[in-house]
Amino acid sequence: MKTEQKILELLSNNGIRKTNFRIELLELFYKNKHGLSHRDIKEAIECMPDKVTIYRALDTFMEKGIIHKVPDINNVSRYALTKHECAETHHNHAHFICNSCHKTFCMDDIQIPEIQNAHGFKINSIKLILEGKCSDCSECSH
Amino acid sequence: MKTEQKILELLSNNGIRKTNFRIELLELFYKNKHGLSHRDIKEAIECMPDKVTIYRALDTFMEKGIIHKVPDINNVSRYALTKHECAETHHNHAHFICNSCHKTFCMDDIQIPEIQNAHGFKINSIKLILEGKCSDCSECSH
DNA sequence: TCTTAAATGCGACTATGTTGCAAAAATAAA
DNA sequence: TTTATTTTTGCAACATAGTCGCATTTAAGA
Ligand SMILES: [Mn+2]
Ligand SMILES: [Mn+2]
Ligand SMILES: [Zn+2]
Ligand SMILES: [Zn+2]
Repeated sequence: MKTEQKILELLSNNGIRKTNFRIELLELFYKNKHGLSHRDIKEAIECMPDKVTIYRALDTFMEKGIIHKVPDINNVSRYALTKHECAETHHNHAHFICNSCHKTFCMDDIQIPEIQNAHGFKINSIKLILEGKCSDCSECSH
Repeated sequence: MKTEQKILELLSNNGIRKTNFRIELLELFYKNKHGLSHRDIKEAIECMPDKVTIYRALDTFMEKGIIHKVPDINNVSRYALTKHECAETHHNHAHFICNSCHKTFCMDDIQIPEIQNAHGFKINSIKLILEGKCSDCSECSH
């Protein structure tokens, strides 16, 4: 299915109105393989929405599970498309942060380890964050 | 050895001057079992330092390895004492975040899993973050 | 076309964090 | 003890991230 079509369905299925901005925002998420910050979005979106509009779209997409938070080095919120189109239960996955370009990637195929309760702490979920160099930054030596 | 004594040695060994504020800040870190944010510190410290003074002390302690960053739910910087007094190499360890009180704890005894390189990503370090309920928050039901 | 609920823009606001510079305090040297 | 050097501190100004209320606009349904 074409991306454009998928985006319109995604908005329909979640009862979100098809405004130019929200369509363009989803296109941006589909185009990028890494997590996007508010600033990334502000700089990339053509129709120049107010910053509040961006924050509110991100909130809405989060609530509907269309996007999810990804970790970031500098304490900034980043988001990426939630890929599990079929899964009802949230598919927990690892994330990779490149120490060179600071991009964050979802690693859907890496196994999250099981940890048993420790010292009175009741563990509900586990986050695994890998750091290193992404493929783009590995190519150039030194 | 008494905490007071340990603090003075810690400052001496790292060439940091023994000001009232920095001593009090280290006392605060010794007293707390969980990570502290700038705001936590501002509210707890008696001698009411300027916010910049706090940020700079944290920077200095970080550089010397006296404290380290711990994760936080709301993208705020949090810090905790680095415990490995003997170890030269940085002892990598897991962290636990309580979803109820939002405190972060260092879990020195939990094994960090080994992950092999995946799809061109070169992995240098691994962070493991556990979420759930801490012992304080588990006690009270519901 | 008309209605209504969602989405947007604007202004004001809070919180976190940084930088430059001058004054104060801690340590080392005399 | 006094002096000199280097840290540490406080202040002001700034930068960026994020939130809230309210009036206006717009998408979608009747
Ligand atoms: Mn992800
Ligand atoms: Mn820790
Ligand atoms: Zn990279
Ligand atoms: Zn708790």
